[in-house]
Amino acid sequence: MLSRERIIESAIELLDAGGEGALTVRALSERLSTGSGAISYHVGKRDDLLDTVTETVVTAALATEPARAGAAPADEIRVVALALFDAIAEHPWLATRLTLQVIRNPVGPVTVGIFERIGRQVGALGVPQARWFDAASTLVHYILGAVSQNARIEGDTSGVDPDADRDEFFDAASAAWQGLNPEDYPFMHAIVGQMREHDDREQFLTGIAVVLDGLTRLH
Amino acid sequence: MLSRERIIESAIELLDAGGEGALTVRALSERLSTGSGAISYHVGKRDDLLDTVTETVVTAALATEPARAGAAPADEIRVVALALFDAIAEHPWLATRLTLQVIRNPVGPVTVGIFERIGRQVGALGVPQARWFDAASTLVHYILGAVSQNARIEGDTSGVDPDADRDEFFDAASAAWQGLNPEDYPFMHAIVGQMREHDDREQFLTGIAVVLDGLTRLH
DNA sequence: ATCCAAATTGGAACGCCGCACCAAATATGC
DNA sequence: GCATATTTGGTGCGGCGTTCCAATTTGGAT
Repeated sequence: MLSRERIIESAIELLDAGGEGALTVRALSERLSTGSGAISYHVGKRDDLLDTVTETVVTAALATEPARAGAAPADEIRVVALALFDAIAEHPWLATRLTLQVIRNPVGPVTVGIFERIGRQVGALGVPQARWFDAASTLVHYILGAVSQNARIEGDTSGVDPDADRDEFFDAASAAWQGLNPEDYPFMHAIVGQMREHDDREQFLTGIAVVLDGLTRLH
Repeated sequence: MLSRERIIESAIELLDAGGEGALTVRALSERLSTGSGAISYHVGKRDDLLDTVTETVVTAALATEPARAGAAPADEIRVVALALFDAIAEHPWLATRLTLQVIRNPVGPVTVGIFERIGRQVGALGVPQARWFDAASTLVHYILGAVSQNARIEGDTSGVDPDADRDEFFDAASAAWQGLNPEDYPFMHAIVGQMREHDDREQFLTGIAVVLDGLTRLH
């Protein structure tokens, strides 16, 4: 029996395995041993399916339990932010799709869900009500920007240690930075060491702390 | 005479007119009255062309004169940020392509150019050197996140006032927010008024001020 | 149990697309 | 003026998303 849920599930598997290009109607048809007509009957066009799938993954990520009651608002914001960070680490194709969703559909559950969940905290953060929209926007802009830009693109990861992949990636990048002309790129040379040693997740948390710190001073 | 520059120029026109989907090898061929072979000879595959075009636009945006010598580092950062903001306003297809470029090619002129230009200022901002990479990353994450999420997607804008489009867009969005269940979405209801009155560009500058403020306190 | 309308299925056909390939045309160095 | 390299325009192939449709299955009313 075919169902919307089974199609979405398979679509996510295809996307995780091979990126956005790997999600084709034909690949889906074969995997579910059915025809293209049946698929479009349940989930509409390919682009609709991508939106649906994005919504499913983001909603699941946001469904993680909130920080314990009575926690600082900053903690709850960190919980949401890290949930999105991890979701994108697991599903790199979200990087572009999430931005697209926010741009095209500010009314959809994805945009609204993230905004509501984060926005609720800004009052407790000490931001005056007249600035709530600015504050929430700044947080969402930073969080989505950071998680998207931290996504790592898929190589052929069959049987390869993903950590080795990551190290190799950063080594290559820092080597290239090292090779830049120091006169034209003094800053890149100054930080190439930090680049090799840094931890994405930790840096992400630092960034959130910076934004939160700035927000408490918003008047 | 065909040339790399002419192809890039036409590609940008097609992208601006119809979004990423409108850039096809066939459309380019017809517009330049040539064949697909000649095009791929000069600019490689379609994906390469998109990267090249992104690089061209971003480089041009970054080539804007820096803030006057002796200006505060915050001013120079604002100049760069607004240049990117305007570039994306003029070329909405950059929203996803820019993220892609940063993810896939941390070594390319786009990523490095933005990073270097912004990074140089963080020292003068009072950030200790050990934190330069964190500080620059936070700024870049916020700036690219904000400009991407502020991009407006193309409708059929032939002969339509873009400002009317924008108002219509925000009216529709705020109307939809208004329609949400107030018990489930108290925050969205609280800010729907601010949403209607806000100015993207001003809000963007507020966000930058917030981040800069937080950065000066990084120790 | 029977029947019928609605829901669901699988696949064929169509018009796109990017790209590899190539023979002709043109430019370039000698 | 010739030989070589560059540049051009076009064709053909495989793959894609979508639409359409005939066949099948389902579910409720009788």
